[in-house]
Amino acid sequence: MTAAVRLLLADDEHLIRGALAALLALEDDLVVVAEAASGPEALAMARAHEPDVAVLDLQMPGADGVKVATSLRAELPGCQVLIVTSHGRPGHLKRALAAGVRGFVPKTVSAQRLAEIIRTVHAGNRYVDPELAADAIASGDSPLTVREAEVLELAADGAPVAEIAERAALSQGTVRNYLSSAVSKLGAENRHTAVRLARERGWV
Amino acid sequence: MTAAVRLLLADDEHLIRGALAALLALEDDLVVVAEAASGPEALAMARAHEPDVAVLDLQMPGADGVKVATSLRAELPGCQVLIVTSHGRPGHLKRALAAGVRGFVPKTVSAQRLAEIIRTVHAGNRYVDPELAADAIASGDSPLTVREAEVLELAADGAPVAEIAERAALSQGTVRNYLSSAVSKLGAENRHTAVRLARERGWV
DNA sequence: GGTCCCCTCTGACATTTGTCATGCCGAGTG
DNA sequence: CACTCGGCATGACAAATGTCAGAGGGGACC
Repeated sequence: MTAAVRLLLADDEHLIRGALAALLALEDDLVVVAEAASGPEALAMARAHEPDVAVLDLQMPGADGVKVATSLRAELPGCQVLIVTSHGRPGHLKRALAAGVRGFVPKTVSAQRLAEIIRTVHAGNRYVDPELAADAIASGDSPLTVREAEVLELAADGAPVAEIAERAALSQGTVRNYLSSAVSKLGAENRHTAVRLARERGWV
Repeated sequence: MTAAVRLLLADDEHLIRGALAALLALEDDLVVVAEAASGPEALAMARAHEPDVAVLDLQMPGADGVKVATSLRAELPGCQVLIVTSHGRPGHLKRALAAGVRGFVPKTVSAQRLAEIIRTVHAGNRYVDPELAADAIASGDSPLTVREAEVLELAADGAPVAEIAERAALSQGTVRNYLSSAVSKLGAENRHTAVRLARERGWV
């Protein structure tokens, strides 16, 4: 038999991380060599321990799973990345795949399944949860231009047009035009529902 | 030695729930007698198995932890409720305590600590995470009147005043007045940041 | 080179919000 | 009983936002 698969586990919830580590340790071909509670910590741990597979939570303090995955692919090409998440938005999946992530699963899977998927990913194959994949295909690509998305993001926390314009170094009129076109493209009634829709689809 | 503490575990994430069950099972004075993935299911399971302690996730499909706790206190007074959550907002803690919940902890605690806390709660004592408690005290009580909070909630998804007015059976002017006073009470710049602030503090 | 599409801007207009003053009613409190 | 406070409303005004037409510049693609 070959050597056990060396794992890095990153999740900011200690309870989850610990429990997961315990469960995966039951599989005798898997061994957890490092744990992390934040994005930067995950990177540091990966550099130090060079795991075969990194199991990353999508939402973590510091840097999210996708950002960590991007850095990881550059620094440790031999390390495959598997992302685990509670809220699987279509856009996240796309960004993750674009970043070279090999697996993407929701936290609703069982530990058994997760172990299998870790093996799949380690073998060099890819695995994406079928339901999330279906959502991603159904929701399609973002119809927003780069600037529209940018402005929409700045509008996300309820900032007035004047502030958005300043932060984006655009004129107020331009900002309103972008917002207007984004709103109509998304079929929303106003900028705020537009923000919500774009969020749900993972386009911002 | 007394009989083991019988537990109900409710969390919509299978991965977490399973892992948690496995870890708690390692403690020989704790036994998981039932698991649930949603609010209603948790209630049904509790009726069927009459656990000593119910460990509930705060955010679950169907009915959240606090709602389940309320029903549980009415139907099974002997069952103590412990709430576990990823996002500990001050208002949630208050509502939980008002609903008769005996324990409230973030998911950042270790399984060891959780086991201890389960014993504490089972013994009839209360336990609230110190940091969450501090937040709750610091953020104080909601300054909003019932109607202000109601209207603010209806405004939460970006609906225009006309729609809020219709749904609340109020005149548009009244809605705007409520929103205006809520915004000024919260020190926000507009209704949308007000919604965000109220959300963060758990007041909606 | 012509034709799109995106980026950027301006100006004007209608609509929606935010704010304020003011009034009436009912419940609770001194 | 008078007073206060919350709920509800109206009307009016100022400010922010949404919508539209138009216009110049720069890439990309055929």
